[in-house]
Amino acid sequence: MSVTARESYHHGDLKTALIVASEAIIRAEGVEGFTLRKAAKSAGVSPGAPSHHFNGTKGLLTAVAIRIFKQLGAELDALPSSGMPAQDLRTQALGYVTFAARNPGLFRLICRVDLIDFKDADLMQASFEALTHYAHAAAAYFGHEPTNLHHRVFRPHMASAMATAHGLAHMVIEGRPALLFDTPDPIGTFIETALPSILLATWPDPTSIDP
Amino acid sequence: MSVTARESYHHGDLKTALIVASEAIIRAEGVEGFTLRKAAKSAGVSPGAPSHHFNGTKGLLTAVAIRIFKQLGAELDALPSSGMPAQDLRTQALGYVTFAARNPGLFRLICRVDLIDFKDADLMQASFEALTHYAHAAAAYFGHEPTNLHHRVFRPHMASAMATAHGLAHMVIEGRPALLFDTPDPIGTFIETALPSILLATWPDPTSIDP
DNA sequence: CCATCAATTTGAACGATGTTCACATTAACA
DNA sequence: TGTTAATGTGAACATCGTTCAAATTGATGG
Repeated sequence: MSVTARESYHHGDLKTALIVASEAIIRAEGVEGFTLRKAAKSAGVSPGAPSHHFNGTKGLLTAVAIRIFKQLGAELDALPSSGMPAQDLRTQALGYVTFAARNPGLFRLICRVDLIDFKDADLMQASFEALTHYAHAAAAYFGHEPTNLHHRVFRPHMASAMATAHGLAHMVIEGRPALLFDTPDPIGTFIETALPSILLATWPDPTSIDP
Repeated sequence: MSVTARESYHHGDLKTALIVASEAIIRAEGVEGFTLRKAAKSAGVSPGAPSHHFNGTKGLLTAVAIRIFKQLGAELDALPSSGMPAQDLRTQALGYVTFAARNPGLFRLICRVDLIDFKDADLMQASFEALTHYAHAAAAYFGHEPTNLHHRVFRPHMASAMATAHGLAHMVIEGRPALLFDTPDPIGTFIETALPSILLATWPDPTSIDP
């Protein structure tokens, strides 16, 4: 059950052990099932130990969130590029929503402003970098230069593009598909059948021009 | 401080008093600042009293959520209709996001599936009815018949339209505008200047047809 | 008018949580 | 090898949601 067994008094690398244990707990039981004491016990350590490595529960969860943003960014980066802007943007959005659907607890964590410290510099950078690929795909679709996407005026089309994926992701983890569909397997069929058609309706392929 | 003073042993209408007190607490301190004991104290009652009227904290918060959905629905219903589908849809979306921006705690509540009972029949109906006007506006924009919007296949365009507003609302209460803009008053300027242009870019007016 | 019953409310429990702190242990280093 | 700073312990503490026997009162029927 515990992440790391221990024979000596000191742990060795309790900091990362706590982060790993916390991610596992949130994966299994959701953010609402996470407690600092569970994480400590899972790392084989007393309840007071984490205080020496993190600034309270918020500090630990912030470190976990950084880890999750990097995972999300890696998944989006790994998605194939077809060279066709519309399809690439749809692929990015599909990846974003799929990540949320497959990791609802972790996605909820990175949206819980009350649980993590969004003023943390590392977290801000990780959250920006996670969306770099998505933002570039959106910029390509709308014919914008992809430079200076962050800390600048948020272009209307790109804000709209970000909102679509973010909104769909929240709708999925809030169970809205189950309310709007009559399927026995709401999330699965939503991701595989409904979502692609939604994305196609949102960002259709450019119509060919007759000569 | 307490919502209702009391001279007799029994309260009279503790059930609604608890709902009103809870809404006030969430307005002032957010969902994360809400505790059942605070609500009981605000209603001038002992910590164990709410159990006789609600099925635990989740039951009380579900009742509050129903109240909030009705407020949201009333605000969307009160928005003017211009007869121009594009503008009406933008107006509805602006109203939706504005409600979230002005009532972040309450909007967070109605999205917290872990805190409220989304299988509750009254809550489901309230959540549906709150979005009726928005759904009709989206249906008009996309040329759909507005019948049977609920419990049926969610049309791709309408799902997209719902996702945009929902995603923008979440982005606002998650503080994303503050990360993406350099304004001292992130939410205010976002709602008043950036958001309209985002919505216009999402659902532009139909282009006039030359004769 | 009164007695009985059911509905409410109390207040003290209980277990669990995050955090703190004096103390124990040990790794790192002079 | 001895000293120091880092790391972990375990017992506190306040607060939380929940439960339950006892207390109080409104309502009902004689």
